[in-house]
Amino acid sequence: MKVSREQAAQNRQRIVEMAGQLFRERGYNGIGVADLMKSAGLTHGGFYGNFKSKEDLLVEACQHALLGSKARFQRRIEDAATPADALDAITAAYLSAEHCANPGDGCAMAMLGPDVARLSGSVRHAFTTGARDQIDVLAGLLQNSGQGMDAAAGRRQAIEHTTAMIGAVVLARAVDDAALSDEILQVVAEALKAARS
Amino acid sequence: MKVSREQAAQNRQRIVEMAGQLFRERGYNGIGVADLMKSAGLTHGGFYGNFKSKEDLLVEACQHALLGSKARFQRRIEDAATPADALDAITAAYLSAEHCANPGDGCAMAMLGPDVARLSGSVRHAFTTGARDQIDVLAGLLQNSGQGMDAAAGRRQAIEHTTAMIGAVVLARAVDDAALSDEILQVVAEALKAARS
DNA sequence: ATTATCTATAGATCTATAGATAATGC
DNA sequence: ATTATCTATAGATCTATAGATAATGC
Repeated sequence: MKVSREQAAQNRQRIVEMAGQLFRERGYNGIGVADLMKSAGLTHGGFYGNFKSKEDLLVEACQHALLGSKARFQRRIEDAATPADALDAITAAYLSAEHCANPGDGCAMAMLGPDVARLSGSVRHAFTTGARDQIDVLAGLLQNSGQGMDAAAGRRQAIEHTTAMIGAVVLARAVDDAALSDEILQVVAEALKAARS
Repeated sequence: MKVSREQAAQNRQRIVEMAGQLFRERGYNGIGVADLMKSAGLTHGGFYGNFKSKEDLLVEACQHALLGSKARFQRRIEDAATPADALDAITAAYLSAEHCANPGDGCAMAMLGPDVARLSGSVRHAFTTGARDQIDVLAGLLQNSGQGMDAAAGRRQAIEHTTAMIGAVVLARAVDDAALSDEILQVVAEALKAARS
């Protein structure tokens, strides 16, 4: 039952994408290798020809998920008329009920942060690179959207912006009251808008 | 090998406390019932006389951990000369490297938020009560520390404050670069101080 | 011949339960 | 007699590996 080189590469990629989704949805310890492979349409045993270990897959899944988030940020930047509009669009999407309801396709930092914090160097390194990238993207936007903001201030605001969004989504998702969730998302969205005017 | 009623109650309490620590350190799926009971100095089988299920224990562990955080907040309020001083003390402690390094004794929202978001109603309900409590405490402090802030503004700032702190600690813990972690904690601490002056 | 995937399994761990044991509390 | 805890185990699931299989790519 062998497949072509190209098909095999596609299978590997599908494993990484499925892992990115399932790890975010169920947590690193919430989904096993066998179920993961089944979700990708493959059998359990095939996994170890592609990855050294489950943790190795998490490294690639984090990279892929965080690159996906970055790409989405950049798409919104291209679609916006001004840096300020891009910031609004990015913030609104992040702090939306839709984002909260779809963790498998959402920000890996908000869903896997605590899992990653417990794991080894390589996972945390991939995660750190992704976090740095997103902070840099936001810093550039903030610097070009504010009135005469220097690079250091842009970076500071980017860190504030990133952490506020992560904290808001973490809390809004954990809470069992939709009104409180909405309030959290809305309050933080308005605070971030006010912070740069 | 039976023990007294009092000893049994103490044993139960020790299970809850140990669970609060170990769930925060390793995640809900990162520690099993057998290991947990062993850490409490008891055997595996004894667990189900005390709790209906592992998830039921998480409910109590969350309640206990969040009440502990609230109590620590209130101790700092009593120790401070002014509400503004209390806020500074609470924020500095939350956004400290020491808090990041000791998740087992730290904020349950920052460590268990994503785990709780995936779980059932009763866990999320306990978590929500704890979150609401902490927001209320901070709202009271903010209202009494600012210049003529009304209740609604105090609540808004309390939500901003809470989410910023959670996001900062989640990100600072996940990142593998100590300099970046420190920068995140410091930037958010300064932003929160600036926000109310 | 190489190799991507398969089946099958080892060995560890998971939650939960059943039934035995022995000290407390009536 | 009650009950807190114990030992032992069921049955499911976990990560990882070994060896077979069959289609690709030389």
